[in-house]
This record gives sequence, C-alpha cells and structure tokens, in this order.
Amino acid sequence: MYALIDCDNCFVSCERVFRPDLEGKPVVVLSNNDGCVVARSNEAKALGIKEGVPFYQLAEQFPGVKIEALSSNYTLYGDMSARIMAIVRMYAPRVEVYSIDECFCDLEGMEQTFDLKRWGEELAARIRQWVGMPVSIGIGQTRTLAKVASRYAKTYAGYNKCCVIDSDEKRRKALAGFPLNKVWGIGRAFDAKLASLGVRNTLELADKPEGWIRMLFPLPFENTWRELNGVSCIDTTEVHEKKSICTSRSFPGMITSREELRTHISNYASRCAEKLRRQHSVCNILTVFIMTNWFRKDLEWYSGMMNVTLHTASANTTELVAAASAVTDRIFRPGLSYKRAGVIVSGITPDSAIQLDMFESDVDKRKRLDAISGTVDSINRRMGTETVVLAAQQYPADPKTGKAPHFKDAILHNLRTPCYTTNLQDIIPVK
DNA sequence: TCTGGGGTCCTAGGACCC
DNA sequence: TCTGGGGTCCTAGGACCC
Repeated sequence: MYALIDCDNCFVSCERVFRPDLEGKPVVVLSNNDGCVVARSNEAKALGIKEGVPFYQLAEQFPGVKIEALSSNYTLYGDMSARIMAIVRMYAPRVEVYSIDECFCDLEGMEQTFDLKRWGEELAARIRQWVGMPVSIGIGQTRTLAKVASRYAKTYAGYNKCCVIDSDEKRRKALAGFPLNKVWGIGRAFDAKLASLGVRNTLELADKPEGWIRMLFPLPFENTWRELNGVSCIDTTEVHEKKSICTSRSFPGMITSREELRTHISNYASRCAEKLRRQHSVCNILTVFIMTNWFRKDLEWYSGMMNVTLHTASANTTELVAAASAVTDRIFRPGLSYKRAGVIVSGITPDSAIQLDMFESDVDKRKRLDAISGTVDSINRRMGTETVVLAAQQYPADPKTGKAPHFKDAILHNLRTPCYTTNLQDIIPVK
C-alpha cells in the first residue's frame, strides 16, 4: 500500500499560519512578477477563480469582491515543506518527496501492524498541530489510487482527512465516481480524447482491455491504466541527479537591449552552475532561449533557441556564463522586445568522473576556476546570495543611488510577505 | 499596462553519417 | 529508368506533473 500526503492549498495555508486574519477569506497567491494565480483558498475556488488566471483580470472578473492577494514567498513555503516532510518521516520509513506540497509513503509491511486509517488520521492531526498545515491523506494499492483517495479525503469532511481504498469493492466505487481529468496522468488532451471515445468515468477506463489502451494511447498512459487496476508501476523514488536544470524568467517589462538581455542570461547561467554544484554534477550541454511576448499580437513574435556542447563537462560559473553569453549573441535579433529568457543545462553527469578534453591544455586553470566557484559559493551561503558575482552578472548602477541592483530584485513582488521562519528580522513578535 | 517556473517523457522530421 | 538500410544528433513540439 502507498500513502499520499498532500497539503491543502499549500501556499495559501503557509501564509495563513502567520496571518490568521486570512482564515475564511478568499485568498490567492501569485506567480513571479505577481503575474498569475498559482494557489487559491477554498473560498477563492468557490468564487470561481480559476488557477492560472492573470492577476490583473481578477478585478475585471470580480468587481467589488475583496480578494486577498499575496506574492509568492518560496523561502517560506520551502521551509514549511521541510518541516512537514520531517514529521512524515517519523511516521513512515520510506518517504518519497514528490513536490513541495506532497509526498508518497511506501507502506509495505505496515498493514499488519497498523490500522492505516487511524495512522493517517493521526499523521494529519500531528502535521496540523505542529506546523499548522492542513493535509489530506489518501491510501491505496498504487500511487495513482492513493492520489484518488486523497482527493476524496480533501473533498469530503466525513473522511476526517484520510481516505483508504483497501478493497476491490472500494476501488470500483471510488473510480466510478471519479472524473477522468482529475486522474494523475490525464490532462486536458487525454480527457478530451477519452470523452470522444465514449469513456465517461474512471472505472470505465480501468475496465477497458489492455489492447484497447495500447492501440489508442502512448506508452506512459498504459502505466496509469495499470495503476488504476491496482498494479503498481509508477516509481517516484527520489532521483538525486536531475537530467536537466533550467533557470528562466519573464521580465516585468520588455527588453530590447542586447547587453541587458546578456546580463540576465549570465545570471541564469550562474544559477544553473550553482544548482549543478549543489547536486555535485557537471553538464556538457548548455541551451539558451529567448522569446518575445506571446500575448502581444501587435508585436513581432520570435523565439530563438540554441545549444552549445562544452568540450569538457563543467559546473563552473565562469565557463557556463561565457558559453551562455556567446550563444546569446547568435540568437539575438535586434529591434525586438524580449519578454522571457532562460538557460537549460543538460548532459548531466557526476562531478566525480569528468572526462577531460584531449586538447585541454591548461588543466590547472580549470582547477583554479573550480576553486573560485567553490569559494564564491561558500561566501554567498554565509553572506547571502549574490554577495559576490561575476562582472558579467552585474546590472548597471542606479543613477540615483549609485548601487547596482541584484538579479533577485529583477522580479516584481509587490505583495511579498515576510520570511517568518528563516529570517531573524521577520520573526513575529509574541505579546 | 499587467499573462510563472521547473521538471519528465515521447514523437516526428530533417540533416548528416556510413 | 530504376533509387536501401541503419544509425546519430538536433530541433521542435506535445503530452503530462507540480
């Protein structure tokens, strides 16, 4: 059996722990640049606020309605998440963190000694008490069925935050009442396709013969179908080495200057290098992409993307920034207004086994550059991110203050809440 | 005026190699 | 006039997840 522990409206709930005045109100949390709605309270969902709507449209859609909106505060959410996962680990030996707001537990061997329904109820109550986060727990024979169960636990208060599907009878009953587009692995496109094939609910899909699935759907979909039938075949065991790492941003305004774009891209490359070093990896492919504003139909649309293969795999800031900068020059088209750009690194291998280039002439230079990156990392860890950066990452100084703005400030967060749990200055006073 | 960011896997076509 | 078979790599796009 598997359990899914899933936070209820995670980002909103994190904020409410420190802002109890937000309880009972429609609350939304926004994406970077306060662009889109990424999380909603139940009250906001009940109003009909859809996920992903642009923030500025809320005022048009809901005139006169008081909606509390907050910028996203990932430092806070990450810390809250870590606390929750730590509690789950006290309750189950094998925990797979699947995302910031959910984790799976492999419960093999626990069925005999525990009443799983009570186990789940206790865990949910403990997380609520210790961290303040409401969670819903679903338990089933496969991870997909655990997901189904967690949705029931979330939707109906009668489950007391934990729903267990532990018999074929319960499985069939649960699937018969389950909308296809809420199944893990079925998105808009498959939902539409299934509808056109006359499949009306999840049980009807599960009952289709294997050959039918295989003929009409791509490979990964077969796994979803098997899981619905109680055959576990989707593994979420944590992978420590990612296959690709991406740093990208949309700009609050638009960028026309090559130099400004290059400065941003240098910062993305630097972030990618840091992420690589954090997971003890190196990459040998670096991709840069830039694009104009998709939504501005009155402006020319352009999207440029280019790879560069590094002679020697690297996680070195200097080398990745130089590579990214060179690629940027090749895809940059003057006269356009750019809205979004990013750097992707791939071809990732462990940094313990770097294959040197046959023609690498100056191995010592590489070692020196790596040592510099390591030193910069430790300074920035201690003194704060971007205390030390390459000159290429530096934005022009503000003429008024004479100070150069930081990359981390290049995003708008007008409705930002404090880092209650990670910054001493932000700790709330207790009277 | 204002429209997120970070991943995974799969497929298909074109360029190029032998 | 007739025009193969087996690869790799890159690009681009589409599906899904959070």
